[in-house]
This record gives sequence, C-alpha cells and structure tokens, in this order.
Amino acid sequence: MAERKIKNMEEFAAVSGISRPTLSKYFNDPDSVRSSTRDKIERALAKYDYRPNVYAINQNRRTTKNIGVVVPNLADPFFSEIGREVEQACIAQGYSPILMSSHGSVAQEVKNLEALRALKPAGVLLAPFGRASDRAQIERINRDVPVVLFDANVEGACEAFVGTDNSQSIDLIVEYLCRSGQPPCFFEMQTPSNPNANKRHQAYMESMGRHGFPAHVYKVEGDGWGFEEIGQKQGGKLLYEGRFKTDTILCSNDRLAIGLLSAAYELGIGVGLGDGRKLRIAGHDDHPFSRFTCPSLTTIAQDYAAIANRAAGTLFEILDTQKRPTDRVETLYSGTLVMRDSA
Amino acid sequence: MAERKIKNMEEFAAVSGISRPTLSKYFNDPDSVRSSTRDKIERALAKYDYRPNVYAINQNRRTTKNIGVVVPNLADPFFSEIGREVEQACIAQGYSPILMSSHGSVAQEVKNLEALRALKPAGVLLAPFGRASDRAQIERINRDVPVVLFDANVEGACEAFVGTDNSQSIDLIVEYLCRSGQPPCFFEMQTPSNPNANKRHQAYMESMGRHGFPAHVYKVEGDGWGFEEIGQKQGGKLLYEGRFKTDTILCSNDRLAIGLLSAAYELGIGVGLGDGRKLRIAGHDDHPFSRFTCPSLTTIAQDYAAIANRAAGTLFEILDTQKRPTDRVETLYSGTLVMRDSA
DNA sequence: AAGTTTTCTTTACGCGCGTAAATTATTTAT
DNA sequence: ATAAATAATTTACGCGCGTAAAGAAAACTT
Repeated sequence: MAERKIKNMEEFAAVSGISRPTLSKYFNDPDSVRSSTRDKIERALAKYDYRPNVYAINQNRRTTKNIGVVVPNLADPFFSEIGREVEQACIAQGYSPILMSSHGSVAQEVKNLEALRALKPAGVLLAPFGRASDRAQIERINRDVPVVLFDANVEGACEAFVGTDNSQSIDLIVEYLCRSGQPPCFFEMQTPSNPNANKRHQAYMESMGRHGFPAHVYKVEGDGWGFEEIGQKQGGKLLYEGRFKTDTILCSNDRLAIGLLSAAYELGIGVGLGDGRKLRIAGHDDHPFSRFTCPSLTTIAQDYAAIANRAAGTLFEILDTQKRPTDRVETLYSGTLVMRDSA
Repeated sequence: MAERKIKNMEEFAAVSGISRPTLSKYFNDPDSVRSSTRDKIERALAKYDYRPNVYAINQNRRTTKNIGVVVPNLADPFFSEIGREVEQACIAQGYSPILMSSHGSVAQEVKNLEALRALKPAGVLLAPFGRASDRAQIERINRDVPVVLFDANVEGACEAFVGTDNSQSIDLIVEYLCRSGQPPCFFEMQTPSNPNANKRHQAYMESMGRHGFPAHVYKVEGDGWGFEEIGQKQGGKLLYEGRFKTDTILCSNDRLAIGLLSAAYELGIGVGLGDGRKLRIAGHDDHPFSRFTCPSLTTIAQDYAAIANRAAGTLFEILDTQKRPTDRVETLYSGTLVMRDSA
C-alpha cells in the first residue's frame, strides 16, 4: 500500500489506467461499473491508498450522503444506545451519520439543527425535546430535507414519527402491579421535558380508571436532566412524610425510579416483594442501570433496536424514492414487561 | 431575515456591498476587517441569512477548522461527560469538534481514525483504548495532524498526554481505607481494556507496601464493557464464597463497584460504616451514578474538566504556534477523595 | 459476421470559495 | 494638508470532483 502519494483522482486515474469519470462513477456506486473495471480499480486501490476528497465530493453533489442524527442528551444511556443503533443503520445503508447531542438544552438543539443545515445532509433523524423544542427551527430544516422523528413526537411535524406506545406499555405495568399487590401511585416531574411523560401520565389515569382504582399522582419539581437527583431528593421527601397513598409507586421513568430507590434505601425502607419489604417501585425504559439497582428494578423495556431501525428505514425509503410521503406516518412499538425484584 | 435566497458569496457580496475577498477574510476571522466593514457585513447578514458553504471552504483551506474527538465509548457516562467538556472547549476556540465514539471496540476506533483522516482535521483529541489500540493507526494519523491523548496513555505516542495521576489517587484512597478500618483488597478485571487499570493495580501494590500491609488482589474474568455485570456476577461469587481476605474492597473503577454493591445487596450483606455493616466497598472515577448506589459509593473523583480543558488547550497551542512540540508532555491531575456511605 | 447495447474515454465546464497580486480607497500619523 | 500606513477592491487562478455530451471500445445478440 501507499507506493506513492496520490493527490487526486486525476493522478489515480493515471496510475490505475481508468479514466477519471469512470472512477467517479465507481466511487459513487461500485456496482455501476463493469466487474472487470471494478477489479482493476480495486487492485490499484489496494496498491496506492487513494481516497476521494470528502469536501470536493460534497460540494458538487446535489445531495450529500450525510445523515444528521440529533438526540437530546448523549449522557443519558438511553439515547446513547438508540443513537448508536441509528448510526449503525445509516452506515449499513452507505450513509455517513453525524451524531449530535443537544446536551439537554433546547438552545443546543437549535444550534445543532442550524449546524446541520450547513452540512446539507440528505436527511435528518431527530429525537426532539418535544413541546419544548423550537418547532419553527424543526420545520425550517424539514423544508430543506426529509426529517424523521423518533422517541419524542412533535405533533404533525416532519415526515414521520417512530416511538413507543406509552399507552400500551403503561397499561401493561399498571395491570401487573394491580394484579400482584396494591394499585400503583404515579410519580413524575412537574414540568417534564419530554412529551412521553405526558403520554404516560394520561395512560396511567386511563388505565387506573379501567381497573376501577382511584389514581394518585405525585408531581415533584425540578429542572434539567438530573432525574436521579430529583427522584432521590423530592421522592425521598414524599417517602419520609409518608405521603404515598399506596405502597406501590410507578415512576414515569427509570431514572426517577433509580433516585427513589436510593432514597428508600437511605430511609431504611425495604423495597420489593419479599418479607419485610414495605414498598414496591417500578419504572419505565429498562435503563442499562436498572439491572444493578438495589433491588433490581421492575420496568418496561422499550424496543430500542426496532425504533432505531424503523426510523432509519423510513428515512431511507424517502431518500430512495426521492419523494416526500403525502401523509405523515406514526409507528408505535409495544413495550415489554421486565420483572425484577423491586415490584 | 431571509429576504431572498442567497446562493453564494458572490451574490452576498452584491447585496452587502462588500467585495468577495473581503467577505472571505471576514468569515475566516471577523476581527481581521475594519470595524465599519464588519458592521456593514453583519447588518447584511442579519437581513439575508447567508452562510458560506462548508465544503467549499474546507476544500480550499490548507487546514480545516475541524477537530476530531474520539472516545472509546459514549455509552459510558464518564466519556460522555468528558467528551462534552472537550466539545465545548473546541467551540469556545472557534473550532468545529467532531465527536466520535468507538463503541467499545478497537476495530471501530481504527475506523473512526480512518474516517477522520478523510475529514482533514486540524488536530485530534483521542482517548484511546490503550495497549489494545492500534498504535500504527494512531501514529499514521499523527503524521498528518497533531494528536493529543487524554484519559488513557499510549506510551510515547503523539504530542502529549493528559490524564489522572492514578498513583496519587489510589494512594489517597488506600490511605483513607487503611486509616478508617481494615486495609483494602483490590478487585479488578483479569484483562483490563484500559491502561489506567494497570496503573491502578501497580499503585495499589506500592501503596499497600508503604503502609506495611499485605496486598490481596482479586482478578476476575470477563470481556467487553459490561463492567457492572462482571462486578455483579464474578464479584458476587467471591463474596458468596467468602474469598475476600479483609472486609474492605477497593474496586479498580466505579462500574465494577456498582456491580459488586448490587451483588452484596442480593446476598443480604450490609455495606458501609454503620452497625451491622459487614463490608466496605470503594471505587474510582466518581461515576455519575455513584451518588445513587445503595449505599452511595465512596470513590475518587477525577477532574474531568481540568483534563478536558488541558488536553484541548495543549492542542490549541500546537495549532496556534503551527509547530509540533519537540518533547512529549505528560500532564497528570490529582484525584480527590469523595467520602460517601459505602466505605 | 454484422448490428445492437453497454460501458468506457475524451473533452469540457461548473461548483463555491481560498488566495495572491496589483490597484485604489481610506485611515492614521506627522 | 501631505505623506505613510492600512484596508478594501479588482482581477484571476486553482482546489478536486460531479457531470454532461460525443465518440470509441468492448460486450452481448442472433
């Protein structure tokens, strides 16, 4: 490899014995040239280590092969996982994913989308903050390129949405909790930064109604993305004051539950199903850490992989057919119950 | 804004009344033009919403304003945090960071570095796997651009290394543990994917020697990045069999400790300092979750921010002075003891 | 073998901007 | 006010590649 420094496609054409336009075709799609030609190119490629200049390519192509992937917060393992799944899906289709985290701030989300516009991506996969997101900004980028939303919905915006069916998943765990003990209270944040939280609240209310139990909702204050701390501090306060009406608490998400578990531990309140356990706690999301909490957390697993692949797949379809779909599609995947020791 | 679609700098020159070369200067460095000119440009900018084409810019500049940031695994909150710090530092200096995760695989690290070469970054900030990393690949990209390593060292490679002084930090916590109870055993993985693990092992041995206590090291098997699970399964086995020689266990990192804590909980072994607590467990790194374990984890906090900023700062200095330093610099920051409830 | 289809080569232009040189305009110093 | 220094304009070329058109070459037909 690397017999001599190859500067550009012109030079590579010279040493490989293939004309530059044909090489250009090859690099855009190796299958578009005759197999004998392809072999010849690939032999030269192995020998000379040349790669087309990314910038020159993208300057001239109508549409780049980039796909912007924006998630609210990579520090949250949930988004880290799903972001990765999406990345892989893009690579598998020959696209170059550009993964960006909004670091938990809507302002950063706007900046990311703004920066993405400059990169002229073929399409965007966006997990928005939801209502808090800048809808105008999202619609602006959606004018330029197709955008598929995942995880959190922005009603009516963009080409499609892929997420979890909160109504199904909450009903599933409420049903389980009711069946196996006292009906659950619902523990959540006052001002959720995520529309799924609202959906889950709704779902809890409806589900409790269906089961004929009174709903008890506990909303706590707290800003930002420090869910565990909010669960620990505010949830601990509620526990200490004995405010929960039943001994079973369904948390709006696992991170709140993790905080609440740690508060219960500090208060010496046994959590789980065994003897001497006074409390049951359940979460939602199957956070990577929920297997290691004390006790391990009963929760709902979202189908990360399915959501990621469906979102990416929907975008690829739009890119392949070159036309925006006429009607917006929403796809919801079911959650599955993960029974562990906390409830 | 956006009175009319501005296609390129030529058009923007026409509507702003400023010549194209001057605009080009402005976009490269707004301070390089007279303030009256700058105002004029910025007024036009507010009115017309034009942005230079990223690809055309980077094609022609000798060196781009991109900085590649590569971390081993963004799903690990430690790297997620430090990656973010680095990102911000780059933006503050007017560079465009490109954050890439190697997803815990050396092969992906090679791919990332390969992909980075094509992006012709001005420099690279790399948190490598360590010995497992492909040294040749790292040196290859280092021939093209300056590279500053952080978190994990690759002996003698690249311009500089910035990390934590494991020898100081381990000594600090060993000293604390010895002073406040039984001297610690050391719990680690057989084949660590990270050179810091080796440093910590060394530091433990030396520190115990200095304190005049016998060292007890427990190495467990396990592949990949599922540290918590390894700590839980393998550490749980050791606990169950009563193999630890003292009641105090220092874990090579927090994630192992988190797993071990969960194992101790399942076995009904009380962890911490109070009455009826039979075990003490300590970690290293001040993982974001270590505040929420049961009990909360006593550990060593690395100075994320200092490491990130120093690494970025070192790179900026090289980029500004345009010359590679003659001698390789290693900067180590001290860790601080974070006393919580587990030890 | 000739004709047809597919693929490749040649030639040429354009993308949007960096950048250099020579010239002109503006600001600062004296 | 005039000279000197600084900044902007004009002109022009080049970066590396996409891409279109026309013709040549190779591969398939029958």
